[in-house]
Amino acid sequence: MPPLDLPKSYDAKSHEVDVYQRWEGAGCFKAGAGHRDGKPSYTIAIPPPNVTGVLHMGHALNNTLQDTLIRWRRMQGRDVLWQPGMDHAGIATEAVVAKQLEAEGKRKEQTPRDEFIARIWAWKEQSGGTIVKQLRKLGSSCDWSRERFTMDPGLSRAVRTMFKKMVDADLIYRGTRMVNWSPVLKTALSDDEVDVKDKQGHLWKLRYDLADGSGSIAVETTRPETFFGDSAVAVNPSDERYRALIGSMVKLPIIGREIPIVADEHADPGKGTGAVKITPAHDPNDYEVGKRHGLPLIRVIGLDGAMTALCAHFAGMDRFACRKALLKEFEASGVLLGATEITHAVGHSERSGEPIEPMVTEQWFVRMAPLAARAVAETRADRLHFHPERWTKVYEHWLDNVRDWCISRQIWWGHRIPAWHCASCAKITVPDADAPDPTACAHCGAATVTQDPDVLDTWFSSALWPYSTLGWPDATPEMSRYFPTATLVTDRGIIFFWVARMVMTSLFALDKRPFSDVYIHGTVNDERGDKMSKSKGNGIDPIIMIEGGVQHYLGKDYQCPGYGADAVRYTLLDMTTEGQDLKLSPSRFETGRNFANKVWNAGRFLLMNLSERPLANPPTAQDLLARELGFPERWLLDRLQAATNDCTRALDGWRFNDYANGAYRFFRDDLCDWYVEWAKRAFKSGGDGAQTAALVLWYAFERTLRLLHPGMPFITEYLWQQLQTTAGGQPWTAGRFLMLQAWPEVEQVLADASAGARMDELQQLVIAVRNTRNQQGVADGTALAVSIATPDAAKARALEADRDFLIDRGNFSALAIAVDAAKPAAAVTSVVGALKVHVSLEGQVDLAKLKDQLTKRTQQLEKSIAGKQGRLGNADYIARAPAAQVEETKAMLAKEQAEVVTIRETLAGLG
RNA sequence: GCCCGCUUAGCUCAGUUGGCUAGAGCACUACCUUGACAUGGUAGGGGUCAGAGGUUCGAGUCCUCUAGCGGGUACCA
Repeated sequence: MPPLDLPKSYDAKSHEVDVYQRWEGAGCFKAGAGHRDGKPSYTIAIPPPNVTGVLHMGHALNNTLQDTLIRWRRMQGRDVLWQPGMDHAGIATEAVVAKQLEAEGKRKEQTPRDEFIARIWAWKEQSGGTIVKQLRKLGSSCDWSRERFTMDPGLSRAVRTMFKKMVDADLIYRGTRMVNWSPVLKTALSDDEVDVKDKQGHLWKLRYDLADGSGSIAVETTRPETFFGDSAVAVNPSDERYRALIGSMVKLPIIGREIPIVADEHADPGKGTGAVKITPAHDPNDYEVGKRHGLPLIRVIGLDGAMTALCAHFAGMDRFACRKALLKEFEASGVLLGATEITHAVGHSERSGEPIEPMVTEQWFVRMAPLAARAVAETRADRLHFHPERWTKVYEHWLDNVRDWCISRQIWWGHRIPAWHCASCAKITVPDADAPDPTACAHCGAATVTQDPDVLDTWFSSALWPYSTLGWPDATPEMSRYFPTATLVTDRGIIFFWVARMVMTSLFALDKRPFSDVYIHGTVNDERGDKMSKSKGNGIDPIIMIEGGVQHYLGKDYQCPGYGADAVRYTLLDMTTEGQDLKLSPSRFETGRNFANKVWNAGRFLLMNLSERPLANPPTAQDLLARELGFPERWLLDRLQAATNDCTRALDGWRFNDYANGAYRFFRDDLCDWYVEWAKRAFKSGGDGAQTAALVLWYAFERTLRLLHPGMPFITEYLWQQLQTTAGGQPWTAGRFLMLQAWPEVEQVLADASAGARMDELQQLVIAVRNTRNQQGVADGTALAVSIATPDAAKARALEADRDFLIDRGNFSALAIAVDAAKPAAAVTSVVGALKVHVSLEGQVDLAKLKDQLTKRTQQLEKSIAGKQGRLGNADYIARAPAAQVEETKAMLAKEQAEVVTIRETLAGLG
């Protein structure tokens, strides 16, 4: 054995950085790298991570899937672009810098807007975008030269263009509406940024006295503090209890303001007391009631969540503190008639966590109905596909029910709304996207215009991502080459936020869908099934899994040795089944690490052996066929074709686990366990057989590396480069990379349909003898004499052809094959189909174990035989089942019956 | 309330259009440090496919209902 500088175990850390740099340095990630003539383009626009973000396991999964698709398509010769970039994450990023200011004892409100924005840019340049570096560690083959940021000048221009286009199409309007207000963030939010949670609360029953002193009416509310803003009490017009009261006035407690009792269908006689207080300024339903009855909007809670001056001595108090204090007072004064505990749904700000305050404010909106109609039409017309398909319904349901989208945010970091308000005529000027900022009103000409202070929702710019990154609104070469994109890979959480909005804007502005397929993967959970999150301490850091370190997980410290990116990727692929959620634990990544090590060692074996007998050139299918291939070689090459087909079909069908498994099973079960072991014999004997084995092994292993590459790019690239030294080449030759080699196609000339069944029988014979050896307590290394009794001479002759294979793989000291092969004196007989396998043993034979096994097998077979006999005895089965099916059952039955007969004979012989 | 998903070996999960004796990994048992690999090998043990009905020649797979778990969505009277 020549010295070899490959260590016994694969150490990912010593290769991954180097391999990545070589790829990037050689331009392998660039759009169009490896493109072969005539092949169409394949584009994925990355879901842009937040500039504030760090890589978590969900990103690792998301990007592993994208990279697997991208590398696979690139190897297929497609003109591939994986477009990377980040979004500016308006609220999150602003919060980061606001916190920094606080640490310095300053407040955002006291900082000039320009200065604040400058600070955010400085922060972004210095510490933003960590995640992009981390994506490289994962192996992501994005075209980094095309990295984009939503606040780039080009993308900002796209935003401005879209805004103007939508204003002109009457799809964007400004209006005073009830919106979701976050008192903590002090901005409006869209409906999608509200997290509705079930909360324990109380239904407080309040007594409102009639103004004329003739009695009172009871109302129930979960939010007594809003009573200051009540403008009416509503009752259902059909409600007999209150019919007489409609039109009379009640006098609010404490403040004494008088409000009418109105009739409105909104009041449900079955709910509460049937009479409901109406606070149009602080409740969406009440807002609608208020509009119907012309009730005044009385704002009693301010933008900061504190009670306004209209709230008597509660003015200035926080809304929740006010509730507490108010109830005390109500109780004392007899206004509070009772309380029931209830569970009710309360909207919370997704980002800051506090309960949303419905607030009537002036905001910008996108009119969704016309956009949504077109977006729905795409799936209905089968032009846009979700995988798994069930997400189509979720997408369509949202679009069918969507309300107008509030796009203005009262923050500073983002795209400032390109609209100017005129102080003279109060009209709004929205300039053309490429025009300079207006200095005069487009309506009255006055020079009294000021830009709207608000910025756009971050998702407004994200909605343009698939084309703004390619240069839209300009007709760039990239637009014509890579748009529409092909696939979007994301999770279910942003189907509404992002996927639907991209479809809407793209159809509106470009009359094209932005992508044809949307793959929705599962959510990454911890091993208990809970979603991973920082606050729960159950997150697993992909970078720690790749590079090693201490992982704090579920209250324990897990010492991770560093499994490498390939291991992390492979494990995630292996677990990705049809969009089901993943349950992960740190040790789960051993799956991938172990497999990577196995690949490494197979490569090591090949390199050791082939360095002794190098090939002149990488062998082709024709080179292999030119030689006299033995049966195991033909079988292996046939299996390779099947594996190639399986892997391709799996990726084609978005079945990532089938891809990972298909490659794994061929590699381990067929290539390593059977062929490599067989080839060792050939290598030992040398000569022509060794040369054939070398060719076959080189070919099969090299194809396997190609198949594995999209999932495990680093180790496969490294081994592939090393492999070149054994076929007349050098590693890292300019421009030669595995990642740009062709994805294997099925080579029909190497397929051999008969090989499978033949090998199957041989393997069973070998396993039967190994089993006997194990069962009888004979060491694996002990060669045993075997004789096989066949039912007829033809079978005996057929088996003779595989004598060498059987002897070698079964470790036989001798092999006799004959129709009447007799059982030697001290021997154990097992049964393979209609074959009896006599294994000679020295000394005691454990008959009990043998009998147990044979009896168990008989029972198994009898059950199966009875089932088949029942089926074949059924006239309906014969008449209705497909003929081929019936034939197969008959053949199977005959086989099983033959085996039972043979086992019975054997058992009888044991006495 | 409505919608969706899940329930298969001790654990985590596969099981394409209904059709061989229901599979894999981990864990477990026994044996093996043999010249690619103990991050390994060999051979095993382990499942009335959540429950009940139905369709069918045939159901883990299709339909209905029930139970449990998870997700989404609606509702702050």
